[in-house]
This record gives sequence, C-alpha cells and structure tokens, in this order.
Amino acid sequence: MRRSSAQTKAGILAAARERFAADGYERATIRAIAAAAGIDPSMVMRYFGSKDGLFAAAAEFDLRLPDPRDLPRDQVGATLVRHFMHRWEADDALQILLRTGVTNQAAAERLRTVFVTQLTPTIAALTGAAGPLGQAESRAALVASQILGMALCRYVLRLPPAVTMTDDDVVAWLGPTVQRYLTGDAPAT
Amino acid sequence: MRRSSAQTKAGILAAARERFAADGYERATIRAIAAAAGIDPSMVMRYFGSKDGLFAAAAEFDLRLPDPRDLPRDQVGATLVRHFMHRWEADDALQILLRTGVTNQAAAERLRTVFVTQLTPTIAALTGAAGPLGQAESRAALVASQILGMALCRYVLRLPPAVTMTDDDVVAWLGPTVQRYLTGDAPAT
DNA sequence: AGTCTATGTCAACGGTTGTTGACCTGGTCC
DNA sequence: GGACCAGGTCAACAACCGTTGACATAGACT
Repeated sequence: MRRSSAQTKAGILAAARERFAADGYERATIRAIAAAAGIDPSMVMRYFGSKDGLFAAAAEFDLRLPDPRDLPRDQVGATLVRHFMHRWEADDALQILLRTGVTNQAAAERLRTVFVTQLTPTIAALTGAAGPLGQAESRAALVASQILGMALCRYVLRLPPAVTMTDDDVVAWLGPTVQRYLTGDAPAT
Repeated sequence: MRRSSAQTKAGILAAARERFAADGYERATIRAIAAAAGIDPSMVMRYFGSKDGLFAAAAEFDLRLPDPRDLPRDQVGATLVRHFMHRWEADDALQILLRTGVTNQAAAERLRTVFVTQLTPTIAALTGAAGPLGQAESRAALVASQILGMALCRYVLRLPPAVTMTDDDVVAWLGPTVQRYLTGDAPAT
C-alpha cells in the first residue's frame, strides 16, 4: 500500500489540530485541513464522517492533573499553575477548546465537563471529606476562571505584557491566588 | 418619511449587538441581523458599508473605569470587580468582544487596546509616580486575566458553579485577588 | 494472471454567505 | 401637478462551504 490508513488519519488529525487552534471552528475549513495534510477533502469525510466528527477527535484530551495529596499542601497552588502552563504548551487541544468553546456548543460542553469533572474531585481530595461538595465545585470554578483567563490573555489574545512575562513570573503571581481558591477560608458574604 | 434613517440604523445596531453577542462573528449573518431588525439585508450595507464596518460599530465601547484615587485604597480591588460585573451585564459590547476576539483579529486588537490603554493608566494613577510603567502594564494584564477569566466562565461558557454564585460571592473571592495584583508587592522571582 | 480491497482522486451537488445594482415608493418642495 | 430624494425592496452575482458518489490505481491474495 502507498500509505497506511493510520498514517493519513494521524496526518489529518495533526493538520486539523493546527487549523482549529489557529482559526477556530468555523474558519477552519475541511478543504484547508485536507490541503495541509496533502490529501483530498473527501478522505476527511471517509475517516471522520463529518466536520463535527473530526472536531470531536481533534479536541480529545485530558488535563492529567497530579494527585494533590502527593504535594506539600502549601505549594499546591503554584504546582497546579505550573502544571497547567506546561499542559497548554504541550497540547493544542486546550487552545482548540478555548478558541472554539466560545462559539461552538459542543466545545463549550466539553470544556465544562473537563474542568468540572477533572478539577472538582482533585479539590475534594485536597479539602478532604470535610466541607460540602458544593464548595469544591465553587472552588473549581474559581480556579478555572483564573487559569483560563491567563491562558486567554497569554495564548489567544496575546496581550503583550501577559506574553512577555516569564513562566516563573506567572507562577509567582497566580500561585497564591490559586492556593487561596483551593485551601483558603470561604469569605463571609 | 416612513422612518428616519437614524431609527433604522439604531435598530440594525441593536439587532447586530444581540446576534454578535450570541453567535460570534462568523455565525452571526447579515441576513439574520437584517431579519431581526425587520429590514432588507442591503440596508445594512448602505448604512455600515460591510460586515466588518457593522461589527466595528457594534463593538464600540468604553470600560468607564472610576478614578481609583477617589476610593479607599484597601477596597479598590473589590470595587473594581463589582464595577466590571455591572459593566458586563449592562453592555453587550464586552461579551461581543470576548466571543469574537477569539477568532476575529480586529476584535482581539480592540480588546487588547481597551484593556491596556484604559486599565494601565488607572493602575499607574494608583501606584503613583513610584515604580516603572512596565509594572503597571504587568499588573493590568494580571487584573485582565482574572476579570476576563471570570467573565468567560460565567457569561460565555456558563460553567454552572460560576453562574450560580451571587455577585457578592464573586466580589468576595476575586476582590482580594485583584487587590493584590493592583497594590501587592511584586513577588521575588 | 486475474480478482479484490484499501487508498485515493475528481467533479459535482445543494446550500449559504457577503455584496451589488436596478428598481420602487411615499412624502416634500417648487 | 410634477420633479426630487431619502428610505426601502428585490433578484441576482460570485465565491465558498460541507458533503457525496462515481471512478481510478497500487499492491495483496488465490
């Protein structure tokens, strides 16, 4: 055979990740993705069924959060921030979800489930059995707001000061914030 | 005359804001906007020249930041968070920019200039002449990351715990964060 | 050799989009 | 009344999109 189906499938997926991450869902066209993969557009349909199917495959991913019980309790915030930054830069899928979750319903749902279902148990494990689960959910949302916000400014909007900052700067500034969202006392309201 | 040009122009603008805020730039079609305004699509072209022109008009807006020198220094964080939340809910333009700035180059540029040029001087006024301007820019980016991140989770992604939280909850949690980004000592890196 | 299958190309479809230009129409002014 | 004009409609355009089905071809198997 000239090429294995797995090879071209992987090639399409790689090209799709690049285009989705750069252009978002609507502006990334199947024709452009196929061209980047050096293949006919109809091959994309053959392997992934539809544009939605291709997107679902391209946006597949895992936060790979570490177990917080393995970490010194007072450094869990900084560690988590650093972990996320590595994850952002290693895997396009997070940028894809962020860029498309804003207009695409399915991507928004994916982002929601990823952050709620993967972050909440991590936090629940940290706070222990004490405290209601609802608190863990709120804390997860707060952490997500800061983490996603920085990713938005740094990788998507490319806000100059956010881009210029070193990774260490970001960890030093955001670490205490996330630490407080995770382990700090709930403020009286 | 059956209708004044200013009236229909305003009608188109209102419909455009709604569609752009709900669907983003690409999925909001001129035809849908025109239909919502009860008008022919070609009228949109007559009044705004092109879709880009219409978008530019619809995304016009101002943060209307208060002068921080009028506030108690230790409450400037909480005040700013509350101000932003009111601003989000009163004016569609911020949601438009957030939803479209992710794929539309012009919208991203607008968001950048809005946050950098309106937030940075406010912060510089707060920290006084002391400290380099670069610090004010970094602090502005940090504030933007937390504010935009919460807006993203709450209004765009509709992450359930972020939506459920009351305004007071958000202010109580984010206030200290923003306060530290504004007035806290720069961490040693 | 001849068949079969996986891999791939090609041309076309129906639909939607931004945009354009020709045309209509109700009110205003001479 | 008739010319004029701002406000509005209509049909069509070229381009692009996702998607489809008919067709080609290189290699594996009998």
